[in-house]
Amino acid sequence: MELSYPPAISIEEELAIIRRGAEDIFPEGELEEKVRRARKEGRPLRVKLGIDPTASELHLGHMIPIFKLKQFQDLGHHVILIIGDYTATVGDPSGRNKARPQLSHQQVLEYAKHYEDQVFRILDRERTEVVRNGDWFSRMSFADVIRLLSQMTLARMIEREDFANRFREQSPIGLHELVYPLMQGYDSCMVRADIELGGTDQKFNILVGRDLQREFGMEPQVGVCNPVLIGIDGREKMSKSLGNTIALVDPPHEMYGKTMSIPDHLMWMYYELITEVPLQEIAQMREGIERGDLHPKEAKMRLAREIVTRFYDEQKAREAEAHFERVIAAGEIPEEVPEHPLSASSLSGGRIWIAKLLVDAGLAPSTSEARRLIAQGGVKIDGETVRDPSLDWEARDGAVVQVGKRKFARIQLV
RNA sequence: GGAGGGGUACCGAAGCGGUCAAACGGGGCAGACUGUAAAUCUGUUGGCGCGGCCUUCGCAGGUUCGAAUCCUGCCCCCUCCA
Repeated sequence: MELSYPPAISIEEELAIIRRGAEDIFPEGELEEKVRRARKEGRPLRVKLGIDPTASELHLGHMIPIFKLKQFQDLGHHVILIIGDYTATVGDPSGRNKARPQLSHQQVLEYAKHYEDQVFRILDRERTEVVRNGDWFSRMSFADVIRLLSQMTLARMIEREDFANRFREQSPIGLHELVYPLMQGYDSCMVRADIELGGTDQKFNILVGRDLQREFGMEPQVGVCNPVLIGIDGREKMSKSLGNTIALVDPPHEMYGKTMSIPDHLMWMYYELITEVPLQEIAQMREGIERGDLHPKEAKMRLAREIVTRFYDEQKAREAEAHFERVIAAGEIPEEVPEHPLSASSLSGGRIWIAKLLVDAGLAPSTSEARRLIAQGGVKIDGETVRDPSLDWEARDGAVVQVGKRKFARIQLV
């Protein structure tokens, strides 16, 4: 369906939605001006988000600007998703402390497919313009590239904090990395963006876009930057390599559980950036906790429900919550436990070495690790703690082996 | 092209002929306490049916009874000069 613009809300309300969770908007004044003009002319803004398909596994952090794009979409603006099939092969140096490995174009296209699948769990596919920047970059001649490069100076480039850091820390900086911001800026020109979204780490690149647009005789875009999402460890930015993510492929109970494990202080960032709970309500919860008449756990449970609902549905969220209360809060065995088939041939005298069993069932990465877990009291069979790392366990059909608080396997004799 | 510094386990960082599977810190994991929060405390953190054995200190050789440590070649990173 086609939404008309402007929406039936005041400009103040519209701006409030745009500003939600935005850490940096630049130049602030131009945003309002653009929105005002758009409303007056009944012409929606062109809002651009470029994504580089460089990750095999997407997580909530990747979705933050997508949520923002969704808000623009719901307001009736024209949203443009640029699949950076070319920029991805270069690698965005923003915020990184080392060079990104370059990907093959083929690899990128595979990731792009996956990316789109995930993104359209949130965005309305019908109303999203999707383009690839290879469409224009693949056609540029070397002379075109030189012309583009001449728009930037080295001094300006190495002012950037991340480059400066890498320079100081004696970490390599590839020349191709210096080209990246220009490519991103060029994208803005090609789609005639009024607004570009991105994390705060994109600020420099977005500003380069403004410069290039001016060169091309266009009105410069406005940058709307969201903060970089902090991972579930509450310390560093969410990233797969740090293992602090909530992945989009995580099943509902996993998403729920991971959300429950975030530090309390992080709740508010998640509420604001990931959910659509009104800011006012969020503030009320916050006050409630400070006054002591709302338990932080309650607020976090709601957050977990909101997040699961956003990626799955309410039903799945309720199930995840039930699972959580049963397994984690009450310490019981979950309803559904992955089965681990145990064939007679892997037994001797009806027994199997416990460490071997843990490895086979995927509960421990090695027998050495399994021994450690046992020695430290982290392994249970049917609720009984196993103490002896060299135990030859007498296999029982239906027995539940547990490692730590949340890893289970049900033995199935076959 | 010249001079110099450097590559150690998940990360940072000691070690510079045996006592080194490698100090220390961070992170991770497990346990206690809890609300799968924070803070704190304890243990652990290459593999192997494990009081022992095997493979690790950029890569490949060599010296030695013995090498992360010494020598040679190679690869990679950084700084300064050009």
